[in-house]
Amino acid sequence: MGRTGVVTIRDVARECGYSASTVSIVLNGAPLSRYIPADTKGRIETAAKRMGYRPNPLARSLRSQRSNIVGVMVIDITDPFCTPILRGLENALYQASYLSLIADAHNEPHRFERYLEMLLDRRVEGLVVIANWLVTDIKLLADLTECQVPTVIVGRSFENHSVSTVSVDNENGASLALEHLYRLGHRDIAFLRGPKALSSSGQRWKGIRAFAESAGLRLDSKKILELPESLDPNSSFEAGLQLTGELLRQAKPFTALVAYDDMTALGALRALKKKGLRVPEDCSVVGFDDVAQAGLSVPSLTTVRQPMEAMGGLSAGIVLDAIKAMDEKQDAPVVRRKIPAELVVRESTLALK
Amino acid sequence: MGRTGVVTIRDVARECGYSASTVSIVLNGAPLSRYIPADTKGRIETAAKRMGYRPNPLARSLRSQRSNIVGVMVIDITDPFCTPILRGLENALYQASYLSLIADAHNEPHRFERYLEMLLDRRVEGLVVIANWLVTDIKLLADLTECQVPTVIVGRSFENHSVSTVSVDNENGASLALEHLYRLGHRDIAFLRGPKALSSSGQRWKGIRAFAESAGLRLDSKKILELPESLDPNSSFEAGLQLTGELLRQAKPFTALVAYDDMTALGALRALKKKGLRVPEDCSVVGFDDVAQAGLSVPSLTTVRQPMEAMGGLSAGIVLDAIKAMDEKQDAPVVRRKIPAELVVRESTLALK
DNA sequence: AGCCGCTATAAAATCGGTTGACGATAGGGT
DNA sequence: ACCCTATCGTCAACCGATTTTATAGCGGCT
Repeated sequence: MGRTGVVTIRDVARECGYSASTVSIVLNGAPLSRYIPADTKGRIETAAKRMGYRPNPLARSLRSQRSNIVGVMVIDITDPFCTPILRGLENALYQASYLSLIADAHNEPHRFERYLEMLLDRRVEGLVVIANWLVTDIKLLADLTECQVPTVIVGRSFENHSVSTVSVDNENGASLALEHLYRLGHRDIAFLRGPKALSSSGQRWKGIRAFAESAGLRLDSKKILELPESLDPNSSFEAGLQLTGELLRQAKPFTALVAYDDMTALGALRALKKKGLRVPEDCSVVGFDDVAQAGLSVPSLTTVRQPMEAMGGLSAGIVLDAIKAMDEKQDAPVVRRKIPAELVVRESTLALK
Repeated sequence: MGRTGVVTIRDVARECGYSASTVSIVLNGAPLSRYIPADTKGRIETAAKRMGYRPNPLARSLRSQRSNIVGVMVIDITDPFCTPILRGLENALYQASYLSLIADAHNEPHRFERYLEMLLDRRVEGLVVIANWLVTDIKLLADLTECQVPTVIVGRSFENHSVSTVSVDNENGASLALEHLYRLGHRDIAFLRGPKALSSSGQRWKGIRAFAESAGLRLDSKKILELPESLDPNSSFEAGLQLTGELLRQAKPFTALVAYDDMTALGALRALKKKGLRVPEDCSVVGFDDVAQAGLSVPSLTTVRQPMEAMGGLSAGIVLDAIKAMDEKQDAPVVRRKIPAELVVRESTLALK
């Protein structure tokens, strides 16, 4: 398997006494191989195998204008929300024998742009953007639609753009969270909303209001705080910690808290503990996302699960379909998949006594 | 920036009335460009810029036999230990304008091998393996040394192989953990050792014994349990949970617990809580690694920090050096860097009353 | 005999860029 | 007048494949 004396198609050709063209035609099962007799094929194939011939993907791509690569732009790979998506995505692409070229934008628009260029330079056949966060989106997306590469954005929905998206049903998910608490008997509920700039914040809040209305639950605006905008996904832990502290100082009592996401909820857990309150006995907490941490905390977090790995797989399917469509000259439709969220009940919520 | 009518070097040449060779020579500042007058250079450069010319990396790589890519094999990207390393690595490579081609082996040797092939096919100039876990290493490594690509393994040290490695000083780190507890007055200390198959387990244990001996601390073998072997990095949470439960049932009292890693420690935290024990008041806990979770748990975890991002950066430096060395025909030395670990004191440890 | 079609294979063009060898011109030294 | 060198560029080969077109032998048909 050594890469020392790399064997080319010409080496194989010389070895078995045919021309490079014939070897190529045979090994690829090209249309012309119809006319090549079986024993010739056999000779070529065994020679290729014996010599350990592996076609050079660079040369192949150059000629055929097909890289067999899908670009994956991860907005921030240290975000625990991203890795499971990446896993599902990469797995599906691997099955389809596509290589994924992963670029990590570090939450920086400039890096996003430079990596985007690099990916396009490398002639990726498709592009998946794992967008957790990143407020400054619109300008970047313009670039995306302009280039002729099939694109899917996963993890976030965009209303106004003609890009395929895969995202969770935030509205329904948030409803589920609130419904869960309501059924447990909670009526005094505090909320930590997401930052306004994120579209998911609005969607989740809509779900909250929808359920509250349908159940006749009054939302007390004094118990609703909003996370500050920030680029750092890990900042929401800090924010959850701070804002929960603030809620507690206000001395407006509440028996349950709905956090924007799991990180916020984990911050809340710490703030409650610091005040000497027990979770779930004194206060129930629910998060959103079901990142890996959620199951490991003490108490483990009741949360609304985004099926991240599945979402990654779905995105892969959509790009691959789009690539196939482009191959056949027809243009791929814009797909917008909204995945149902699922309530995961763990230890952090309890029925009100 | 559309990829529609991609402009080639010949387009640029035609546009400004020179040959493709000249354009190439000028744009790359090749040795021959010495003789090209400034105004010619100017014309060519402005034409290239105006037309938005971007050289095709595939063609360039094919000709120059240099891909400007470093392969990064991640044993398991969902392991929280891996992502910060990846971050540091990718960042350093990016600065050196190398693209990192990330492959996720999913902890499966077969996948490791297939991806390795793919990376080598793509003519990566160097290879970094982020090895957290993966017991079945030796066979795979054989492949690595055989191919002529400069390789670094980060996250784990190998005694017997001639590959460059970057790893933390496990022995000293574990000593630090035990010393910390000792100074806090703890004498009855339980241990959850790592699985034997991992070399880091042995190293950490050696550090434990070394400190115990130097301090005259007796280790009670009844309070020492060992994690089962497993491929899944997240399994150590479960194991920590189970084994701590076992320790508690034995009713051999202990006031502190040293866990193999943070995940194990988090499992221990849960088990202790379930038994109604408070951390750190009733029992101190220290972990190892300082993964992102460690700071977010309640109580936050005192742990021994591996400077993962820095380790990633270091690995990048080593491969890049090796690549440069190969360029200049001299062969790169094998580097074995052992990075000092650092104790991070948080909430989970407390002085014995 | 001449032509067609089928089989089996090779030659040549192409993808887009890099690079060593060479051509042409002009100026300087002897 | 002759050679040498410094400038300024171009030509053509090459990287390693794929693909279109060409070539040649042969059997059958008219």
